[in-house]
Amino acid sequence: MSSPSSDFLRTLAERGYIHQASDLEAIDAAALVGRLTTYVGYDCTAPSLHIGHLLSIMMLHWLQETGAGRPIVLMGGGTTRVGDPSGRDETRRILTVEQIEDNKSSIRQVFSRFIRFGEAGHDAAMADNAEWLTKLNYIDMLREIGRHFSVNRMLSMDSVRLRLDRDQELSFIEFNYMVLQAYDFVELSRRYGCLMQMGGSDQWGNIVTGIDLGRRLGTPQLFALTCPLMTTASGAKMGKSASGAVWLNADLFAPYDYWQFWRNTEDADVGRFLRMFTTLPLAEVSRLEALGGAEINEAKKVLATAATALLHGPEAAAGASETARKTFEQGVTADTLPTVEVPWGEIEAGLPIAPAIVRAGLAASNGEVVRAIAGGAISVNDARVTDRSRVVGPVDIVDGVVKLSFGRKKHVLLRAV
RNA sequence: GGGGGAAUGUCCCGAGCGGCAAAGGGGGCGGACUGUAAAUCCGCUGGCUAUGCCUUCGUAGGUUCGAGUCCUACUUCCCCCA
Repeated sequence: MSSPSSDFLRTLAERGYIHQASDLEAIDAAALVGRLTTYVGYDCTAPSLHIGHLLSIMMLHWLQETGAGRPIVLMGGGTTRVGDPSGRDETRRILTVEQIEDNKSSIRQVFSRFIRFGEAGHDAAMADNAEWLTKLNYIDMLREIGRHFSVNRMLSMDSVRLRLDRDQELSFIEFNYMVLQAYDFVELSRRYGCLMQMGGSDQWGNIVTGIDLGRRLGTPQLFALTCPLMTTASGAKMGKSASGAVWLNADLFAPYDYWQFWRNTEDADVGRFLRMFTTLPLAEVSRLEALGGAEINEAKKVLATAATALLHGPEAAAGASETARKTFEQGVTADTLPTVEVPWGEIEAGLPIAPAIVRAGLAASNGEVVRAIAGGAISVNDARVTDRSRVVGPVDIVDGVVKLSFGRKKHVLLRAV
């Protein structure tokens, strides 16, 4: 299509969120009149979402921000009990209902950072498909929904074919996932007048199946919009860091670490990430992106602070930024670094370096510390440790704390109490 | 139902004549170089109360001074025939 006339689609296009869409012109028209109620579903497989989910959350943010329609966050309390085979080449482990409920309540929190919930106008709504899926009766469901599904068609879906082609197990329960997700779309259309479903590119098949089911069950025409799968410029999947996934919940991944994650973006990704993961004006993004050589570091700091502010709030972002400035640019010990408390008695008696590092959460075992020392990775108060029998004692305490470092980027303060 | 093959370091892939804490990749981490980047080079990538001890090769037994390796049963997966 020619350039979109709605703010929503134009913003999404300019910022690089659009991978595939079912009918851009119709979507554009609905957005223009503010009727584009849209949902994104999130499964409750972990206690927190991670940055892989951020793109779709940002799309909901822009949907609301541009007045295109009402965002609906759908918690997969029901579908998680089944397990989505998309993008998986192994059967998902089946979670207990309790785990799912715990995860659900833990995941919910982050959304209010990005979208405004409430009852008015374009205020967002949160739904949970457990509400209707758990009430389905098998026979009724087969008669009313199942008859609209062609197994021939289902077998041709990417998520299924991948497993079949590789002769990998696909259990019947997983095979049903797309049916449930399709039904969700219809249900949300009926309950909220939802017109569109967004998600990652791997969701395309499931979304389109929902559109199809809607047509057969007489909903208004439904639409699909997907965002690209996030990778770094060097081709690696995004979302992994030193300590595993980059979680959105602060208790699993500290704001400081989150800031650092963005700060360490590859040069080639800076512009793209600024567009997708911050709300900075595009003119500003272009300017930052044009910075060359070492200057691009300024752009990375802006990216880190803006992205962190979106998720954890401006204060946490400023704090992380300041801690980083002190730690890296001044080499000063910032008291806002992650801190672990240790009884004074242990320090007084002398705490061997290996257990101290483990206690600080910087390594998983004494053996790892011993190897790290051999590799020159461990420092106490910025002085490299070369002797594995080094002991952290009272002489190391400066202003009540000892600064322990694993590599140049991971620092923890041990505070004597 | 019959026949054949496979399961290896809990991140993944993968080699492994009866002496194995187990080759080689990838990934990850660390060091050097830089700009807290990329690329490149180097090191590390079971645990411990550590010149030794313990736990690891699908599960359970067995043979052996000694088993990832041989035998038996079981589990799961793949292929061929019906």
